[in-house]
Amino acid sequence: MPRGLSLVCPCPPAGLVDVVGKKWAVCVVTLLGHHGALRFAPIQRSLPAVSPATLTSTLRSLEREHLVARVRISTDGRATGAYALTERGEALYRSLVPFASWLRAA
Amino acid sequence: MPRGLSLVCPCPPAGLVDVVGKKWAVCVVTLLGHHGALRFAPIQRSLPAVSPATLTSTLRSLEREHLVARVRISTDGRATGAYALTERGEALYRSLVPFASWLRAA
DNA sequence: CTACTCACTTCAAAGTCTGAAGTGCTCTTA
DNA sequence: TAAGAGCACTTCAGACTTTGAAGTGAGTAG
Repeated sequence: MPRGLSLVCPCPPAGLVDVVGKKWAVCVVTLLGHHGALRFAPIQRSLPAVSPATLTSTLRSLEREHLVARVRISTDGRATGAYALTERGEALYRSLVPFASWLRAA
Repeated sequence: MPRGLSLVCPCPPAGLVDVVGKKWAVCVVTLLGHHGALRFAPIQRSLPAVSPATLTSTLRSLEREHLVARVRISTDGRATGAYALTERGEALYRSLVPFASWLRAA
């Protein structure tokens, strides 16, 4: 390779590195992709090593990037809704499926 | 959904969360997958936002998990080698290809 | 010889994550 | 209807990670 030359950066745009770079973001998207809309508590139970503070912050980042949105679950009269993937989030989830299988298999 | 029940955890085993959870690990693996073996400096130039300290720490984690290894480049008599994906690292890279395209397209 | 690149290391400051605790609210069950 | 459980967080201190700038010693090109 010629010296001093820079390669193409394979990194996502600034806004996304900070979301996808979050330790649990990929897990949350995978979880919602598998199970559909979920409330806070079930997400928390499925990711035993995440603290509620971190989970809140992860969910807010994902909302800011329009990857997840809050939805109301019809079978439930609660004030706050559940979290579901948006269209954009679904696309991300589909791209993550092979990665998620590798992780589980590894 | 029944209350109080926990879902399957979609998370990788403990050792891997801490590697893949590193902010730049996925970028480094993608970069090495695209370009083959690379030295420290070109990797650093391709990931402009990473500091050398963080890059060193990321590479060490990836080595510890046997995802990258140091190799000697024949065209170069330097003491330290370049970094290349292992077999395991290649498998990870293949699983990351759709994710990487989504990130670039997003 | 001199200047440059390489592959790091060091340091302080900023940011992120953990783990435990606590808050106010909404259900369910007796 | 009152007690208790679960929900969706928030707060806090301490630990860990990343940044950004600077510096180091060894190798290489002119």
